[in-house]
Amino acid sequence: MAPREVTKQRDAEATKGRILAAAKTEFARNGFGGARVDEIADRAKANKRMIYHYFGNKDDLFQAVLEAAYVDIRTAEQKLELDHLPPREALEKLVSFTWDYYLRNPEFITLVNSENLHKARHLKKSKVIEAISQKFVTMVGDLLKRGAADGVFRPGIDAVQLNITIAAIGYYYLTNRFTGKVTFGMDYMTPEALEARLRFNMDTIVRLVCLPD
Amino acid sequence: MAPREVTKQRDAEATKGRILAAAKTEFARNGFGGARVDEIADRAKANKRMIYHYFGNKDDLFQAVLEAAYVDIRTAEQKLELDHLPPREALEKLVSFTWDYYLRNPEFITLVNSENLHKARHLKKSKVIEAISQKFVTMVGDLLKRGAADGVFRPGIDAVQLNITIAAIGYYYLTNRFTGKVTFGMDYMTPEALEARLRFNMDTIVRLVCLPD
Amino acid sequence: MAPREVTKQRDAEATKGRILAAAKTEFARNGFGGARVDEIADRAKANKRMIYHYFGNKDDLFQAVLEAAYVDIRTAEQKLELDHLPPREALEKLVSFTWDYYLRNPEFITLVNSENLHKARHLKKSKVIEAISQKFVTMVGDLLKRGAADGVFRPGIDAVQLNITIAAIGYYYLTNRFTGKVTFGMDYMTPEALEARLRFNMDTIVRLVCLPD
Amino acid sequence: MAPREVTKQRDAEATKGRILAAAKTEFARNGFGGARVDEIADRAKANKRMIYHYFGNKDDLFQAVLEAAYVDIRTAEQKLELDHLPPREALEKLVSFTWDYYLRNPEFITLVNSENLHKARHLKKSKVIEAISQKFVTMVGDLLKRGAADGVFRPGIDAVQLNITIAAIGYYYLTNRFTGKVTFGMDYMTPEALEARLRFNMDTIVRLVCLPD
DNA sequence: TATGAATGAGTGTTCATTCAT
DNA sequence: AATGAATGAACACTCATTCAT
Repeated sequence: MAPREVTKQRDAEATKGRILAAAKTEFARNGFGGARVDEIADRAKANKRMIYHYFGNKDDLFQAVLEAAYVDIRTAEQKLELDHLPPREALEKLVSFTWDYYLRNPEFITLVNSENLHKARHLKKSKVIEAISQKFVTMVGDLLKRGAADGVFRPGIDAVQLNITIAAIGYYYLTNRFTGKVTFGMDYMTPEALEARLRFNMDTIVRLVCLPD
Repeated sequence: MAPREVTKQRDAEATKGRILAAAKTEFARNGFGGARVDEIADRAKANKRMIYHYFGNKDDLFQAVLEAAYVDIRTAEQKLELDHLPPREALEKLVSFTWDYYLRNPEFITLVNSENLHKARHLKKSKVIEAISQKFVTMVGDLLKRGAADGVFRPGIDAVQLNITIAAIGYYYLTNRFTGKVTFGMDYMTPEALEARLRFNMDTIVRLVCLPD
Repeated sequence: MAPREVTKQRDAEATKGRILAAAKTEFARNGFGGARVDEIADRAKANKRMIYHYFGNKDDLFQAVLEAAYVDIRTAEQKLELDHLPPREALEKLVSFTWDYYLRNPEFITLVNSENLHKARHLKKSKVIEAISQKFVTMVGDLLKRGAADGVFRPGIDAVQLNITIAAIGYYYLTNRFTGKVTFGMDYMTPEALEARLRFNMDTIVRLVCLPD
Repeated sequence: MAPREVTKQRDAEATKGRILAAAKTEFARNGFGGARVDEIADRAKANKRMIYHYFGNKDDLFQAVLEAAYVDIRTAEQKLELDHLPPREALEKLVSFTWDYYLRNPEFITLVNSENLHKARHLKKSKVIEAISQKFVTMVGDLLKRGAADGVFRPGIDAVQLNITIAAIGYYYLTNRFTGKVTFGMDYMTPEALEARLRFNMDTIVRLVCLPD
């Protein structure tokens, strides 16, 4: 009996996981409204009924996907251990990390875009997001204080504004690359273009934050 | 007789205009996929049939809305006459303008987001967008050259990268304000917050572009 | 004044004629239900409103087209002057004529098919069709009598049945040529195929009607 | 347990079957274009969504109906076992059968008419139709050879042409009975009329094919 | 736990017809 | 006589969700 139940449980978890992964892909690809529950079920190789069984409805499923995405990025950020590095290196590491994370998790930005189109109505209901995000702000705030105290950062820089800017210059480049290609005629995704953008962004942030030597 | 013809003409043009305006609102509010043709017709006080008569279908209507939006911003940019100002003032004017434009035309960023979700498939079909966008890049490129020649700008700054960054730091702040409010607990849209953001962005760009005096 | 009215009148007749011709093409191509009033107006280079002005509505327009088609074939049949020919030659002329008429007026069979799908509801309302059709039956009936009296036709052949058969063997071949091509893999419309069919049909009718010499 | 599964299975099959039957009726009555998917669903006592679930779309549903119709007639023809009968009897059986089939399956001819209006675009996509039709041609061809060898049929008669004619003289009579009633003022469907037509057709074919004794 | 059949409200789109000039 | 704008009903098709097993 016991092993059977374990198996069942494991299967259940696996099904749930497959659904979540499939939903992430589908929501990222088509937005919340454009995503199809059928497609998610197909991709997850699960019965559609299972989605409703495990997640309630499409909105709740989206919320689960979004929460997982936020937890993932916030967790990764916490692992940076910026306080072990000299301020400027820590800042550069943060910029690189943010850029790389967006590049390696392209679903993240589309999910966030879709959620903003819906005025964050799913995220609002989440209990965990705010707390883990605050930790991140604190982390960057601590870094800024330390850098200022060390005389390498300009004093008085707002952590939230800086966070927004670091995110913005990477996020916008990636999310708007399709219209950008039409308007500016440039391929945003070649290795050279990506490297050039990271350099430009690094420069932007360093000049904003660091004092000249 | 003449006024009659004028009225007639005006009615057709007026209807077309009302449809376009209603479509802009609806598409901006719900994205391309989430927008409802019925809703557009209602809002435009027009018969749904008229939409298809004047614009073909939903895709073509979206394309028309998007084109008009791009033409509008690019036209406004051309009116800035940056070449009549000293380089630094011109740069600051460009940053302010971009920020103000997004604030006063909140539909623009949602339309562009939606279009990027669809990989710019509507914009690609447009004939005019690329040309007018190139003029804008040239304008900024000329400014950068002039500023460098005058010894007030750092030389070698890429016009496209700068454009992207100027847009990014305003655009991202506004489009992601809903998830931002949840994660950072901050109201992005109070007058004080808006003013603070503009100041931060101005600082970011000036430090990036200008040489220290 | 007078010439102007004449011009107007002529234009009116011309417009009516163009509408009728366009309607014939459109109805023949797509059937009554599949035909589009817009398409008819476009093809006739007339305003849609004119169709309603001259013909009332789509049903009445179809009726007008159908009547004209029947009048045309019946008129052509009357011109055959079968009574001027020896019976067998007259019979062969009738078979040839029917075949040629269908070939040269492919709209006719599609219009008739469509009308039969609608259980002849338009034709029923027509006042003239029955009368002119009766004349045709009489013509064939007279021929059969004459041929029998001359000892070259079998006596007792029913004129209506013969008419139906003469029509059937040509009409069916042409109207069902598309499914026929799929089922029998044969191209029905090459010159050779058409000639072979006419020969086969002629043989069929002659063997049915004529006595062996 | 077993019966439950059977029931389940039967329900799906039954629904599919009801949809197919309802579609056949509706398409035959109104043609492809005039048929209403809603009406089919109502008549099948099925949800409209089921039609799309099982058959894809209206075109594919029509194709399914058409294929089934062709398979039905071709199957019935194969069961005639003409090779077990003397040639003339076999020929007469074929003529009778064709006539009876059209009479008992009036939908068949309307479906075929509609398909020809659309230039056989559905039938073209079918994989099975051509093969089973070829078998039928072969069957008639064999009969003609046998009859000629036995000295009761005229030699050199083309099987396809004969098939077309046998079909034509029955099919045309039935499909054009509505316009025929208006033009010839005759009721095509009384038992006497039907019997007379069969006799006339039999006579036509026998005189065409058989040698005089 | 899992499944496939079923549903009703809604999608974008099309149509014959009428209105206003 | 002629036009082009306007309409409402209907159309094929889709969707998230629930039912029955």
